[in-house]
Amino acid sequence: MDLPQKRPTIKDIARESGYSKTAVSFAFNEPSRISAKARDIILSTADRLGYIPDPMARNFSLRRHLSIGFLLPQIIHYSMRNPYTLQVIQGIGSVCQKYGYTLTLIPPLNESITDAVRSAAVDGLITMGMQVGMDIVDVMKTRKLPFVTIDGTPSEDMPSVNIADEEASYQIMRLVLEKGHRCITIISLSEDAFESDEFEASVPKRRKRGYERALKEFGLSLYDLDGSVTNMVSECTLEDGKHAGHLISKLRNRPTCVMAMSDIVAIGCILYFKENSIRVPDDISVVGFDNIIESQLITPALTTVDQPAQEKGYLASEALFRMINGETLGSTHMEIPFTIIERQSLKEVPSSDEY
Amino acid sequence: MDLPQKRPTIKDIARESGYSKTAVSFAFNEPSRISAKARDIILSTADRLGYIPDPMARNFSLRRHLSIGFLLPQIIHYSMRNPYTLQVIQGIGSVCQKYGYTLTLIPPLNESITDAVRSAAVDGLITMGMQVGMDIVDVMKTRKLPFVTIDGTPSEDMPSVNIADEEASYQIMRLVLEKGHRCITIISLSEDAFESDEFEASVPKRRKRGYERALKEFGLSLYDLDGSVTNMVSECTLEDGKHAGHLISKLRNRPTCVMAMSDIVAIGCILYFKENSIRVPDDISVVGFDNIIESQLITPALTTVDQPAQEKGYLASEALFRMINGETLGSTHMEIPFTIIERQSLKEVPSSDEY
DNA sequence: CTGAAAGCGCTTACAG
DNA sequence: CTGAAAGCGCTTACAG
Repeated sequence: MDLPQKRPTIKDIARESGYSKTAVSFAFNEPSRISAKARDIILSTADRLGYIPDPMARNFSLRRHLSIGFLLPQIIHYSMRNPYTLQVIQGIGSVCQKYGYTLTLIPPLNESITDAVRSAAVDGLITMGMQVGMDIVDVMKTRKLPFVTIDGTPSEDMPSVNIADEEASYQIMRLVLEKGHRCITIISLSEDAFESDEFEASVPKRRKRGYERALKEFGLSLYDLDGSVTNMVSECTLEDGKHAGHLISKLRNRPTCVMAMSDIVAIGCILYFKENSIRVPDDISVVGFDNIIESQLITPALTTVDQPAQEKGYLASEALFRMINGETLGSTHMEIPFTIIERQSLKEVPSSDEY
Repeated sequence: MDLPQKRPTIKDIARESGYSKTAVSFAFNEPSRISAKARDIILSTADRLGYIPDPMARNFSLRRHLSIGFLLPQIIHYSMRNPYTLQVIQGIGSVCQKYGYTLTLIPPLNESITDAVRSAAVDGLITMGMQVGMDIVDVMKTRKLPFVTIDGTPSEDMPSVNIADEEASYQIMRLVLEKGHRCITIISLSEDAFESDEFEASVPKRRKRGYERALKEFGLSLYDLDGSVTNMVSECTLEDGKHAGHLISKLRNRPTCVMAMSDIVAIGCILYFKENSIRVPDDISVVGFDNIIESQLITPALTTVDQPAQEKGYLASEALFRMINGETLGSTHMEIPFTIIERQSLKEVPSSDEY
């Protein structure tokens, strides 16, 4: 009956049904434009031959992809283990579903993010940590591909979604200092694939400014040489958090508080400390950033900054869809509120001021 | 200089550079086939006009998408909150990255999974919980779209990746019974979008058979009327787990052990119990299934079945890529080992046999 | 090394 | 209501 060859095309259905390609196309997309009889014959012919219109050809003809892309900030393996990123994706995904779009996760292509963007088959992109002046920005502009960046540099020609990172960091650092801590280790986010030293407004840098401001009010500095404030960097994974915990436990001048820029890292630290009989918060306090769900699961529950990751994804993709539909954005820079969440992992200590 | 109109096409570069479209195409894809001079002129013209070859047109011409799809088993919002699913996606994603493919997350299209599959712009699909005889299977076959299913029905013409669900369930249930528990509440997975009563080999059903076998050995049954074994169903979310915990706490004949088919649900229960001063495992034991990372974070740590979710995604997508490349699969049905993980959430109780 | 032309499988303005 | 034909932007077998 039907040869197991290749998929039938619109041409086959036209020939077999006795109608034109135009009619076949209408039967599937605008049935009202042809007679009921034509529709029936065409549809049953299609059914008989196993014809399903080729989505690629259709999209190509219609000049659209019906998909938006999410540029993974790290290799896919890391990105998918980062609950914060996952929450962002969740927000984006909900919006995609609402508009009948798919969500394409785009990993760097043979190490190259730029190449990945050049060949991304999507109608728009959500990126994380995008800075003005990066190569990818040029590629997106050249391709006239609409995009929105989350946790990137607010800039006129680059729609972005952020919290007030500097202020949030200032507040959490103040909280720690008010609890009496004077010996603190900061675990910074590694500047990810998108970032480099030349960009002044990256999230880690903005946060450091917030820390610095709070520290200064207490007569301390990020760059103290007496070792009361130490700096570390870590990947955004549980494993790296544990590793950081290990390094901290070996510090000659062990801090009374660890301040991580990411909850998952903070949790890794707590896990390491617990496994090595360092009591949290009695021996050492730990605070995080993000307020991922796991922050409530861990004992002691984590003191952290709540930033609505899902909401970020939500806002960013709603804005992106507006751009895709040719609408103009009300405000190109969207800022979402954050909240300081006090739980049990941060403890008051006798301030060294009191000695 | 360059009008802010629309994107230049290969035709524009050909005209502007004085070469043919063929030459332009070669300049980008097979530079060795044209002279160095031609290449330079063409590439610099492209650069000047801001030309980046249209990925859609290229893919269309090459009859490929360079993307594989993951059919979300639940609405995107739920799927992305299910750590087990996320681990599967992670495994798939790593393989995609390795082959230079993107990963398209496909939510049901206006409620219809079938429509979503009809129009999915991908070279192959990974599905979860696919059963023989489902509509989607027909669509995929009609489209001649290669696919692999995870946690579906092992079947000749449907490559699948599974653990031995029945045996795993048998073992974990036996463990619970050996610890003396005789009053047990089972929280089953809801049969998701893909499944329905007509399919006998779904994962929840296979697991129930395992439970039943173990129970029978202890003179009990899934369908006991004396209420010693009760059944519940829940969505695979933390919230639903909490809700289940609530319902269980209200049971007139409160069980000594809760057996959830998913860790996230088990953790939800534990959270609810803790919040309501029901001690785990002293007042009630809880066991899960999956061994997600969170199972180690929660206190008490969860006794559960370890199934390598990432490995499932990994195997499934490696098989899919083989199919996409026209290779034949060694074995169409892949089974991965599981492990019973004993932690603190399951406690020994005096068996009612001893009364 | 180079280019004219056919082809990928649809959509749709246009004419009948 | 119906269909011939142009067009979407590439690739590539073929001839020169």
